[in-house]
Formats: sequence, C-alpha cells, structure tokens
Amino acid sequence: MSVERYNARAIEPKWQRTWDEAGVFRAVNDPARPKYYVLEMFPYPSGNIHIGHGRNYVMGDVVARYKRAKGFNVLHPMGWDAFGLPAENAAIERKIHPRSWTYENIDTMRAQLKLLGLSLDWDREIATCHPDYYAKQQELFVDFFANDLVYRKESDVNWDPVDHTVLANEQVIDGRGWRSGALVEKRKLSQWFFRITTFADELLCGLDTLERWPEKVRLMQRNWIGRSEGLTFSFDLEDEAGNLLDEKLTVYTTRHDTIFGASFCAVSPDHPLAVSREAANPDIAAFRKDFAALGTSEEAIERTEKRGIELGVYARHPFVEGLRLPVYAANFVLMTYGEGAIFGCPGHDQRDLDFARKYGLPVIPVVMPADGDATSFEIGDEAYIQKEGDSTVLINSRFLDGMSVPDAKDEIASRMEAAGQGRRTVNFRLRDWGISRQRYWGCPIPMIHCEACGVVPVPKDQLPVRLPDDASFDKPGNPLAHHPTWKHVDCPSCGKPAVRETDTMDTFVDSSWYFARFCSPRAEAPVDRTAVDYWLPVDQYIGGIEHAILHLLYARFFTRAMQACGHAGIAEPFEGLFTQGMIVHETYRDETGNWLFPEQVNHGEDGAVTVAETGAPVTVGPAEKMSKSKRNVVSPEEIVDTYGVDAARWFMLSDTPPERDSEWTQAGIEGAWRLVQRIWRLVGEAGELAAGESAPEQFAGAALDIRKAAHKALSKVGEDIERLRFNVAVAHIYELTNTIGSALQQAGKKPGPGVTAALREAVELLVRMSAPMVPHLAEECWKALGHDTLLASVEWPEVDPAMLVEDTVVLPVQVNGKKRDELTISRDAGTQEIEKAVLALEGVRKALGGAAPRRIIVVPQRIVNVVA
RNA sequence: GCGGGCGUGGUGGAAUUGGUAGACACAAGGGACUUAAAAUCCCUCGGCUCUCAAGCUGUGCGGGUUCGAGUCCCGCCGCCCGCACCA
Repeated sequence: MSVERYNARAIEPKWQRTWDEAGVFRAVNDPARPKYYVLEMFPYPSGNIHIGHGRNYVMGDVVARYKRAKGFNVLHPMGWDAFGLPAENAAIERKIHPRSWTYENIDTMRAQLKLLGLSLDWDREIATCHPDYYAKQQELFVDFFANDLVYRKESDVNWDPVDHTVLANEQVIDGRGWRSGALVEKRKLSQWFFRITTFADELLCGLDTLERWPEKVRLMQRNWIGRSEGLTFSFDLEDEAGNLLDEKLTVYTTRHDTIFGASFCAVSPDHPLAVSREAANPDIAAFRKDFAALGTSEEAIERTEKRGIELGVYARHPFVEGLRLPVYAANFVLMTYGEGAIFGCPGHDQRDLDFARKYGLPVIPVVMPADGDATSFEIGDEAYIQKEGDSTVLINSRFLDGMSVPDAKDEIASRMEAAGQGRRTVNFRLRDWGISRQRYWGCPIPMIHCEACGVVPVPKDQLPVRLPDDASFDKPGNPLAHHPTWKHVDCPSCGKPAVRETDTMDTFVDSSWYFARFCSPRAEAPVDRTAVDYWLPVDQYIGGIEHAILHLLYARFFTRAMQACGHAGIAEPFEGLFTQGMIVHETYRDETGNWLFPEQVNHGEDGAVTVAETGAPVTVGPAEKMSKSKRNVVSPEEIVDTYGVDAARWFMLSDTPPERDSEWTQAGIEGAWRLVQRIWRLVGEAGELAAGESAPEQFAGAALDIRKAAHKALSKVGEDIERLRFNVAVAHIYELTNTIGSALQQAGKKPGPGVTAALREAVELLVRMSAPMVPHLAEECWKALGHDTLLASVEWPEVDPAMLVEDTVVLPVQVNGKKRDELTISRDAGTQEIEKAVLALEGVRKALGGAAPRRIIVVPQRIVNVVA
C-alpha cells in the first residue's frame, strides 16, 4: 500500500488561498440567521509573535469553525491594540516614527497570524491607532461628557518618573509602574476621569448574570469593586480643655455595633484635621513628613509598624456622656477610602488592637460568642472577630446588651439617622478611572481649554482631533505639549484663541469597545446600532487571565456607558469568557550564563543537553512563559516550515486542558505531526478499500462496531468543543483513528460484510470532526475522498442516535464495593433478571463463599454492587 | 493575614459529576518488517506478592458519610493564583 506523504508545506497555503478567494470566512450582517460572535483578545503589535501567542487564536478558531459548521453566522474578527508606549520608546531609541514602527509590526504580525490558517474575517480588521478608529472613540468621549460620565478634577496622581506619565491605581503594582517598573511618585495634576463608580453597583450585580464566566474572574472583580455597607457619622470634637470645636470628625464604619468599645479615633495623615494641626505642632509635621517619605511602595508599608500621633483633639462619644476619645493621625488610615477617618475598637479589629496595646489605650470587649460568659470574656492578643454564621451577643454596651451584631448595627444606625448624626452608606473600593496620559501615541482627548468658556468639547463635525505627524521625541514629557502649533486652536464656542487638551487617553480605553466596532468596522457612527444589536454580546471571548480585572471591568463599564448614550442596547459585552493558559518552554543557558534559543541546543540520547555548535554543557531551566529576553521562544515560521501549521494547532490543543499552561516540546510537536500523517494515510487506505462495496441495508458485527465508534466519537467531539475541552476532543479523535487503523488491518485481509462501507463513513466522519482543529489537512482529505465542495463551508455531520445506544451492556459487578466480575446483559434487563444473573457469576460466587447476599444494588446501565 | 483553586503512573492528563481509576498521548523497554536506517506495525508499562492463575494495595496525609468516594464532609500537609492596612 503506497500512500504518499502529506506535504503540509505545499498543501496548507493552497487551501488558505482557496478559502480566501471563496470568502468563506467573511461575516455578513444577516438578522435572519442565528449569529455567533467569537473573539480572542486582540494583540498589541509588539513586533513578532511566537508560537505561544497562537494558542488562544487557535482555540477561538476551533470554536469559530465548529459553530460555522453548525449553521451559525459567525463573526470572528481580528485587529490591533496599536496605541501604547513601546512605539514611543522605539521612536526615542531608534528614531522611527511611532506610526511607522507600529504599522511595520502590524504587517509582520498579520503575515504570521495568516500562517496559522485562522478563519478570520480580515475585511473587518481595525487598528486602534488609525484615525478612523480613534475619531469614533473621541465621539464616544464627547457623548460620555454630555452624559456626565466624564469629568476633570485635580487629584493626586501616580507619576511614573521613567515613562513620564500618570498611571491608574490599577497600573501601579507594588508601588511601581506596571510597565517601567519605576518607583511611582505622588503628584497633583488635573486629570480626566471616567465615572466608572456610577455603575459600581451595576457592575457588581451584573457579575451574577455572567454564568459562562469563570467563577474566579467574577470573584476577582467582586473583590476589586469591594462593596461594603456601613454607617457614616460625625463626632463632635473638643480641645484639651474640653471646649467644643466648630469642626466635626466624620468617619465611616461597618462596625457601628462596636461603638461602645471605641477607645480612640484615627485619621489619615493627609486628613484636613491632621494637616490643620501641623503648623501648631512640629511633631505632627514631622510625622506627616515621615509618612509622605514612606512612599506608596507596598513593601515599605508592610514593614512599617503601625504608628500614630495624638492631634490634641478629642471626639465626644455619641452615647456616653463625658467620654472622650483621643484623635490620632495614624499611618494605616487611607485618605482615599471612606472618610479618611475611623473610630478604633480594639476588641474587635486586629489592627486597632495592635494600635491600642502600643499606645496603652483601653480594650473593651463588646461582642462575644452567644454562649460566652460576659463577666469573664476578655481580649488577649487577638481581637474577637465573629465569622459568618457565628451566633453573637453584645455586652458592655448599655442599650445594645443582649442584641446580636446585626440587630445592634440596625439599632445604632437608626438612632444616628433619627438624630441627624449619621446615615447608612454604601462604600466601594472601586475608584473612578483616571484616563489622562501625558503621551503622544494615544487617542487625543477632544477637549479645548478656553479662558472665557472653560472646558469645551470639540464639536463632532470637527472630529477627529488628529495626532500631528511632526512631533519630536527627543525631550522627556509629552510631545503634544511641546509641539509648536498643534495645541493652539480657536475656541469653538467664542472663537477666541484657546488651547487643546494635550493629554491622550489610557490605552485601556481603546480596548474597551473594539469588540463593538468590529460589528460595523467602517460605520460613520462609532457603531451601527443594527449591527451591534445583531452581533453583541460576544458569545465567546477568549484571552489571558492577566486581564481578569482591568480590561474586562473597563469593557463592562464602557458597554454600560454606551448604552446610556444610546450606542448599545446591552450592558454586558461578553456572555462567555474563557481564560486560556500560556505556552511555556524550558530555558537554556550556557556556561557563561547566556540564554540560548531552543534551536541552539542538542538533546543527546543519554539525556545530556549541550550547545549544538560547541558541545559545551547547557543548564536547563524550568519551563517558563515564552519570552524574547530568555530566548525560550519558538517561531511560527520555523514550525510551519518543518511540520505544518496543522501539526502546531493539533499540538496546542492536545493533552493539556486549555485553561492550564502547556509546555511546548519537540516530542509533542513530532507526535502531532505523526497524527497528521496518520489521518492522511487512513484516508488513503480507506479510499482504496472502499472503492467496490456499496452500503448494506443493515450493518452488523465488525461493520456495526465501526459505525458505532465513529458516531460516538462524533458525538463526544461535538460536546467537547462546545465545552472548550479541546484536549478531550483530541483524545476522542485519537481513539477513533486507532479503531479505524485496526479495522483497516483486519479488513485488508478479509473485509466482512459492510465493513468497507462502514470504514468509508468512519473516515469521512473522522475528517469532518477533525476539521476545526486541522482544517488544511481535513480539506485535502475531503478532496481526496472525492468531494468537490469546500469542507470549510460544509455543515457539521449528524450523529446517528441509533449508534449511541447499545443493545447489550457490560455491567461491572462489585462485591462489597470491589469489582469481582462483569455481566454482559441486555440493555433493558429488569432488576430481578440482573440480580439473578449476577449471583450466577463465578467471580461473585467465589467472593461470597457460599454466603447469601444481604443486599444487591443495581444501578441501571451503570453498575451492580452485591453486599455480603 | 484574607479569599479562591489544585494535589491521580516516569510525564501531560482522562474519569458520563457519587458508580470498572489511569481513557488518550508522550517517554521507556521488548519484538516484527528492513542489507541498514527512517517510517510503520505488534507487545509490555502504578506498586507489591507471584511460574502461571490469581491476590493484595493504590488518586498528598489522617478520619468520616455511603452498598460504593479521585469525586461529598471534617482536620492536617504541600503547591499555585488573586487581593492586601478597605475601617
């Protein structure tokens, strides 16, 4: 039997051209057809992709091809998250304009992506740095402004001294800039903000509706939003001598039930009360200075002990006449949360307890377990904090004594509200989203500052505000601000000379609505309502877990904001979310510690790893995320040249569950390549064999077994793809190839009746169910099997349900939970019949040793357990 | 510290969600074919006892629920991820 080797290098480009020419992946807005929108997070055009980048696109592609075959009108677009700092850095370092750098990278990466044979609608390609895109983004900004979703305020900002820009809180990691890694400084600047907190509650509640999101991501977002219910109330203040002051101290608390355990108050060192006492007391000034010097580094804060300084001011206890609480400035109170002030209840908050012990403040327990003894209950080194569901009782709390914690909270809140002293409040950890960036390569904020009229939006008919081409990048800071002419305009309102806003938008803005733009990528408006109403929400979104909070939260906010402005009819952009794992690879270093590329090392038979050229020993490091700096990358070109892209796709889907990191290995890609060859061979052999026979009326014996195996595999593979369990789908395909392989060998000698017809069907099904994963191979096989249609547009085969049910089942038979025998019996045998048959089995008789069974448990079509 | 997840052969991992643990693949070993190699095909492959037959044991550790536990519950151990002075 001579079947020619499958030549991926020649065949793959052929089919890519054919698909392209036939336009099979072009998505047409067609409200009459059921739609399916698959989207992988679009890439930043950094220069090159490595094979590791391909995994999520391949996963998305499997879904896209499968859904297309299932009859859906599939939207599967691709674009570029093209604004951002690296382009500007390239401009500074290599004197290339950010635009040229970006578009060159896009060209390279597009070519690389095309190698992967993805079923993308390239007609809808967008780049966020293109004026057609950012013009619409500016329009959205103006609409948001009109709807009070954008505002400007002076605020402390995180200033990145290396990138010369402001960072959002979320972009500061451990006190360092997320990109530059530089220690972030505090500065005051006027900044543009999106009012994301307007939707704080909605963004939280919305999470409950996202059933096809990983629980983990929803939890992370929940924590990030950080909703808490509490009470905001004010203390009267007095001075040392007991004179009532004009100022009051407003605090936020979630533990107002512990008010009788309060023994001090604390404010942030940045709180006005602390600031106002600075001049009078040099110690306070020194304390504040120390605190500022501490910086924002989390590490520094962690290591610093909790300290405070008395302000010489006292808070009058709201319920205990004559009791006054000293007010401290304390380094653990955040100005940005709540009111920047707290009351301390050492008995029931660990931090407060540590503080109280340090400064010798009273510790009064006011809550104890319901079954405790109030006279002996004491607080030691640990504050008593009740857990959810614990039954508690208030003590030492006058009118609250005997109440539970929730009841006591209610009582205090009601009394405070009645007295006009406080109100129930809901607080969020979530802050408004600061989007101003002092950079060139971003979307200009379409606003104009006029001395007479204030801040005026650029009228829509004057959009876009284009980036000037002739910016210079040799000075630090913002090139737009430096530009000699760009920022000077006439005020659109009064016509007098005015100045453009020179800030550009955070690039997270660009990626917050691109999925909507894909629905109508060339529309005049930011989105065409008919198109977004048809396509959105995205049915399946695929991307890295690193975007679990920021990008996904921003996109959810943007969709709501667009809804508020009439640009969309929905609140949640992504109905299904899947976070895929990365591709990792071993690292290699030579004796001098230099990183080596995988192709520079040899793996010897004895397991020794050496430098290919010199034979010198190599230190093999653990598998890590592929990265240029560690050289543990594999290029798509190299793999496609050697094994073909189908082998690479197959390998990326095999073995490892898609949400986990997967290790790229030589053995793995070779195994995938063998499978490609194997399917090709099976198709060839089955083709030769099947020439003669026509299908019989009834299949039986070996032929029936083959049909059953094929239809079972088909059914499983469909389910597995639906559930994104690609590794399991792969295993089922292997299983079927094994079945077909063995059957072909048997048949080669003496095919039984119907076997060749069954084999022919099985091979066709094999090809069709593999098509989403190895589309080029499948297309070539489809043709070899004599079809003249394009498999890419052929519908998914129907499972024959009759092939999924067995007439007889093999039931494992246990005695006392241990498997002793098997019972082959008719599928619909009754319980009594089964029990009888089971007791006759030799394995059972032996295990029972003549004793009578006490009980027999029969789980229909599953298992039998005999209890002795 | 808080929250979440995970722990299965030499390796990646399956297990219809409480019903035959180890599917499928990789690696390894043995064999067939071949002048030889490649390719392909066949066999073995958790551990222990053992000539076979068979038996015992086994899903991080210890307990529990159940006719039956990788799966559920309690307590440990280990690893990973997220958040972190949030009042």
